[in-house]
Amino acid sequence: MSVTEHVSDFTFELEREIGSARAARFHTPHGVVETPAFMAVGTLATVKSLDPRDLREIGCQMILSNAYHLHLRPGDELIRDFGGLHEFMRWDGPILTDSGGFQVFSLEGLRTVSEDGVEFRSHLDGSTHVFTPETVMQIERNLGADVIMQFDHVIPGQSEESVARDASERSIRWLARCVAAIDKMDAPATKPQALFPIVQGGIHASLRREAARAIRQSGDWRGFGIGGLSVGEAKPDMYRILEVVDAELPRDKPRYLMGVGFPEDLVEGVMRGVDLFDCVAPTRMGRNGAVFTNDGRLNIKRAEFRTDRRPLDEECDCAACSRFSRAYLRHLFVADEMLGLRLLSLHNVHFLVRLMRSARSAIQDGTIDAWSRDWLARYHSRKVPTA
RNA sequence: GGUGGGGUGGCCGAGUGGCUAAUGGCAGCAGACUGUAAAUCUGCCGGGUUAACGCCCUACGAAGGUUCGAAUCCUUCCCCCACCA
Repeated sequence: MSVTEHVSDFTFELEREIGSARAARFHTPHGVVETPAFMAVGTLATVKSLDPRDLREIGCQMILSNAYHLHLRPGDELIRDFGGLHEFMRWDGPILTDSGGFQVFSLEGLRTVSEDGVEFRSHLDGSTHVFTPETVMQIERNLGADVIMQFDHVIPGQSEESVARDASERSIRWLARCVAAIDKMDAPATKPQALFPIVQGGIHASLRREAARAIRQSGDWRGFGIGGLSVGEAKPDMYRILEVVDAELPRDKPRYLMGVGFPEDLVEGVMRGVDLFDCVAPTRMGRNGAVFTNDGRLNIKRAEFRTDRRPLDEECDCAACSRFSRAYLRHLFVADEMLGLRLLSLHNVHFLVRLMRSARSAIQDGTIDAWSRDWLARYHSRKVPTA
């Protein structure tokens, strides 16, 4: 099959645009995603500590998983034999799989990049695994996600232009190989999959422009990834690059800002034309005791919460906030009880999902400019409610 | 009563003449985390003063002694543990 064959399965139905911000409905074989939206990250076919039922209840519409990690364990062929990722992990909503491109960055000490692909030394047992655009497409086919990301070359955010150009141009060459690999497959996917290209180019506007244009002209894409951000560069650089990319990508397709992010980055991203986000922050930070609130972040382990009877966030109706006090949640963390990790993860994911739902409403109402300004002002004022 | 072992900073526990305000670990107090090698990592952690460097004080059961110098050596005492009687 080719990436252009199942257009109707991945239509992006724009509802309203206010400046760069948009509200839309993204159709996938496993349901519709109302955007802007935050996707929870389930690298190992699990959003750490959360049951798919929790995600449903929270209102999470789409989740992520990862080709590199699932290939190593338990193996993408095993997952294929179980009917694919949706069936294996019992999540029947839309799934997006990342290609392993991020691991080129995060596992820098364990891999070697060449034009052909990337040789990883497994972080689990040291064994060697070669990932190429071709093998990655096969892995992502086996996993069976709705949206599959191209294999790309991610570099640190502060990388100089020559390094960024090299990685960006390589990613574009790899994109063509991803398409060719899919076209060569014997049988069509059980359910259609949309391959998203990824715009790279570091913090260099000209590179980003070139990459976006080259990608845009190279196919009829169902959506676009914006990668290589929130990897060490300064926030103003990230926002600036988003504006550059926003101007270059077609407005009638979804844009997915990969790996972002923190609450303020989601709002800033929405204002710059981003539709989809994902980030490990809500779950990882939740496991480490950090809590998102509308008044900034707080750390539940702090001594000041020892006797605090209030919920994490007075305005939140998640399963943690509607039942438990800060004092109790702090106790769970201090006592190293696993329920604490789970409840904070639940709250943080809920917070981001709800934040995007609010942004979406504000776009539909036409009040997004004021909403975002007010929300950011309050969040940055960091008057975190304390005891 | 005898013999042996031991008493170190909130706790556990190294150290056996100067590099020791004293290794580690825990507890405590803060901070970080952005397509997850993460329920992880980092910093502080006797008191006073200082922006900091530093300076001063107190401290290795107690008291005394040896020494230029002691948590470390000697003497006496107190307490704990084991075994013997």
